[in-house]
Parts: sequence; C-alpha cells; structure tokens
Amino acid sequence: MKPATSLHEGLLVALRDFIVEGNLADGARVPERALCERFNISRTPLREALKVLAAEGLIELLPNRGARVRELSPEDIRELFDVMGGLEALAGRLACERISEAEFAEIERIHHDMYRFYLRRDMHGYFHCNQAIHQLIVAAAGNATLAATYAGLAGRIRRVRYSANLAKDRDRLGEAMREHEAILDALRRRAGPELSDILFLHLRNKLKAAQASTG
Amino acid sequence: MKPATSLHEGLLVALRDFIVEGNLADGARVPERALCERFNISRTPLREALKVLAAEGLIELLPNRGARVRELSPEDIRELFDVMGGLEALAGRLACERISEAEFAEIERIHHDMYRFYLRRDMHGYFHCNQAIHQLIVAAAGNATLAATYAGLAGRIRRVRYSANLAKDRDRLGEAMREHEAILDALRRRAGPELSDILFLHLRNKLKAAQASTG
DNA sequence: CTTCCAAAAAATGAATGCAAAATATCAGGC
DNA sequence: GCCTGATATTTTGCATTCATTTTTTGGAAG
Repeated sequence: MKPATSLHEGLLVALRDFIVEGNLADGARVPERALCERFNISRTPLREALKVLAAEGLIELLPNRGARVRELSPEDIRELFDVMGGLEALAGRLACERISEAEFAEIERIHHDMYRFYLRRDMHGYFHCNQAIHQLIVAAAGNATLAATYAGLAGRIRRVRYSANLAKDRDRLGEAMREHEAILDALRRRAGPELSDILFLHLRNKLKAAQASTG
Repeated sequence: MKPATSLHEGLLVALRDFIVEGNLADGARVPERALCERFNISRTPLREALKVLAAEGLIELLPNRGARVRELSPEDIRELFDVMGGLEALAGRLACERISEAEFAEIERIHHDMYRFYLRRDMHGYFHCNQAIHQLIVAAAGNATLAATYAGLAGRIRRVRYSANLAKDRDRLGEAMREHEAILDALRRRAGPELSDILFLHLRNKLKAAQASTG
C-alpha cells in the first residue's frame, strides 16, 4: 500500500501502538526522554508525534507539564460507544446501498464461523469473528472518511479491555448472537434504516454489558 | 473559556483558521518560511501545528515535499456529507433522549426565525439560522466526543462554499424548510430513530442540491 | 515528626543549526 | 528553438541548544 514514507510516519505508528498496547499506565506521564531513547530519535519528531496523538485524543497535553495518557472516564466510554454506534449505524445504511454479493457472502461466512465458536464457547475465536464482521460492514460502506473516523475512535477505546469480563456473561453472548442474526438479516434484505437502528442498539447493549461487568 | 495556554495552542487555532478561511489556494503548497514570518514564530512550533492539521485532514504532508492544502474531490465531499449525516442522525437520536424543554424551545425559536428569513428570501439570515439549528441539535445530544468529531469534519468542508449556489435554488429551499419542519416535529415527539432517518436524508438532499448546482 | 520554604535538578517549549532531499537555474547538445 | 543534464539554491527533516517552568530535594522552623 504505502511505501512507509517518513521516519515521522513510522514513529507515529510505533508510538501509537506503544500507547494503545498499554505500555503506559492510565494517566501516567509520557516520558519524552525515555521514549527518545526507546525509539532512537531526538525530541523534535517525538514531540511532533505527541501533538498528533493528542489531537487524536489518545493523550492529553498539559501546558508546561508534558503529556499524559488520557484516562477514559465511564462517561468518556459511554460517549465513545455512542459515537461508534452512530458510525456503525451509518456504515450499515451505506453498506445496504452498495455492498456486493461477494462482500455479503464473506460476512455471512464469518458469521457462521462465529456461531460455531459461540457453540464451542471459544471466546478468542468468537471475538475475532465479531470484530471482523463489524470491520467488514464499515469497509462495505465504501467510505474512506467514515473508515478513518471509525478507526480513530476504535483506537482510543482499545486501551480498555472488556473482553475478559464480557466473555463471562453467557446471557449477553446469546443476546449478541441473536442481534448479529438480525444484522445479517437486515443486511441481506438491504434494509438500510432498519439495519442502522439495529447496529446502534447493538452497540448500546454492548456498552450496557460492559458497564454491568466492570462497575 | 481556556486561558490560551501555550503558543502552540494559539498558533494551531490561528493556522487552522488561516487555512479554513481560504487564504491558501486548493492544493497549494503551504510555505513554512512565509508562515513563520506571518505568525512570528520559528519553524518548530509551526511544523508541530502542521502535523496536527494533517492528522485532522485539512492538509496533507508529502514526505520531503512539504505540506499541501488538501483538495476535496467530489468523492471526498460526498463522503464527508454522508459521515456528517450519520453524525447528525446520531445527534438527533441522542437529543431525543435528553433534550430539555428549554433547549427545544430555543431550537423552535430559531426555526421560526429561519422561516421568516425564508419568506423574506434573506439568505444570510436563513443560512445562519440553519447552521445554528444543526449546531444546537448536536449540542443537545450532550456528547462531547460527538461534538468534537462533528466539528472536525465540519472544519474540513468549510473551505468549500456552496451557499451562493444553493441559495439560488428556490425549490431546494422550500424542500429544506419542509424537512426542517419534519425535524422539529420528530424532535418534539422525541422520536429518536425517526429523527435519525430524517436528518440523514436531509444531509443527503443537501448534498444532492450542492452537486446539482456545482457540477 | 510534620510543614514550609529555598535552591538544585529535571523537564518542557521554542529557536537555531546542519545534513539530505527536492526544486529551480542554466549551460550544452540536438 | 527545445530538450537534456549538471550545478546551485531552496526547502525539508531532524538534532542540538537555550531559556523558562516545573518538580524535586534539602534543611530549618514550629
């Protein structure tokens, strides 16, 4: 795809991953000097990258007091889920307008895989398929701006780990499977507005389950 | 509100406005040196600001070839309208859940103002009210993440001027008024999913009108 | 022992300097 | 007259440096 442009670009990706993967504690200072040594660069490109990450909402920059890993309050998480729900709702609507049979077949195939993982209680496989389906719907929308916006929000929330807790809730898992059935059905019928609704509520329920399990 | 923290923050706002207001031609190089003199700063903070603006999608950074004002293709504009439509749809849904009577009354008041401007064919007043209503719906959603995301996309598209062309289309204006009536009605009834739909289609129609008048 | 204040140390924000890459300029050949 | 290629200029990207602010440390007073 991209020929790995500049040092800056690579650094930005590396630094983003470094933070998203949780190498820094929530609310912790982002040590410029240590990161400079870690990535073998000087402070100038590092600080440029930090400014970008701050714009993305991953960290926050306090004047004269450096960067901190942004802590996500329950309210922040609620907001993020709703916005992602809105974007997925949009993705579903757009997907209904333009998805190809091949793309739909691919989603359906993964859905069936997911169902098998669900029956076997293979959580790793289940979540992998789940994520893949949502990703494919966004991709099927054929809107790069949407995909980029969605990816940005997804990156912010990736620091928070729900999987372990969510996986324990068997009721929620069954409910989620039924919701996914409905998603597939609406997509099959190319029922845009309906799918839009289902997807938003699906995200709402996901949030509710996460809230119930974590606090 | 904010006490204008660092030089960087102020510069970022100034530079963003400078570009959004169209001081640089579409696709034009962003001259670092000239801007340094323009804002009386050195290249370091300017380059940091450029990185952020690139992350926001307002400019694009070509490796070793500097920054260029990002040109919006018709496809880009279509994408932006759809995503903003999706976000407004979300805003409408959330607004139905939590809007106060006072907030609704304010929107209704501006709606009536807009209707008067419409009757008088006062385009400036009409567009001002129109923008205010959409802004208030987003605000009434009570979701800062949504508001920030929406503002980011709105900034990208602000460079493109449709108003002049749109204003000439009297049919579209009447149609838009009717759509706004429907928006108010759905909001009054707190009919979230319905409002969601209306808002998305409203944006779609806006795009269609813009496309019809410009190309 | 705790609290408060001052000085030292470290970190941040911005400017300058320098090597590499890109663009522009110009001479020579067709 | 126009195209090609080498050189000069400009510009970009990053490192280094400097001033300012913050944080830490040490010690004295209560």
